[in-house]
Amino acid sequence: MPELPEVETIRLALRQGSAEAPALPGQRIERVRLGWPRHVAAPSPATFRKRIRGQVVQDVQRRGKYLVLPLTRDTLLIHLMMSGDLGMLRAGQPLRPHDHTVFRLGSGWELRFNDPRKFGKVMLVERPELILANLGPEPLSEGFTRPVLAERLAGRAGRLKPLLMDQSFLAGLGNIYADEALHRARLHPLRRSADLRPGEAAALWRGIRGALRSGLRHNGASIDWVYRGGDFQNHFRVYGRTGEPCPVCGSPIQRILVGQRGTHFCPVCQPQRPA
DNA sequence: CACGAGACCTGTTCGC
DNA sequence: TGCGAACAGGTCTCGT
Repeated sequence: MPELPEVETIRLALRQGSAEAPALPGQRIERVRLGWPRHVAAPSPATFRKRIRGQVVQDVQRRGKYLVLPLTRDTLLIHLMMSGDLGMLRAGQPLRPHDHTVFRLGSGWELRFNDPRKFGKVMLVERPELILANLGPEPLSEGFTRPVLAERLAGRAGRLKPLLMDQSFLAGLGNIYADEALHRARLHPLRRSADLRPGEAAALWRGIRGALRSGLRHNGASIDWVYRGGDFQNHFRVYGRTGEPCPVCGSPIQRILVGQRGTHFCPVCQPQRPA
């Protein structure tokens, strides 16, 4: 799925609109087509369709990797998971492959949830905070300071990479940005979280924020049909660059499996044992 | 609490 | 060239 920078890029596009498409806030949802009813996590698909009808989109917000759309009465939560994408299209346009969930808007436009792997979720809830309460801090927020990260790290027994991808530890990082953040911090993905020295925790904080900021600056990455966004893929330091030279020291980037996820790092810049 | 495996899905790429 | 295996942005659940 899109990670924080890609979701944020989609959020901004929907909220602001463009020369080709209107902004989403202010649009009234007339009806919903559920081509893949299992997209609906809650309530039941029938109740979802009935209940969302007539509600007006108030805003397009984000929390972690969730898109949060306050409506007239309820809140629509959308998670794009591995392969989801959202786009505004004219209602007359033929459905494209994988256009599973389609929100028909009063203006003659449609918000389409395209999702080849069908892992995505939509949810209509009264109390979004109940769902979002499980998320860790927003890594780019003011409240996420170096001491906050250091304290959270100290309380954990596990390895760095799985922890960075744990959304209850920190909200928004996925496989790409976790690898990029660790390389920036010069930390091996299997280092024990609680073992970091203060300087290393500070480096990780800078690495996380730097990787996300860089992604945002490039409007996210575009890979295959799954990521649609900017050109951050041309600025990856380690992700997907197995065997290619480390941008810092030139050593070949190595790929290992961590928690069944491909993990890319520089064996020289990111040693197992601290220097 | 930490971690691995399996499930959920489809499409592309890789190796023989 | 063809075909099965491996692999892909995420998260949840179960078992150890």
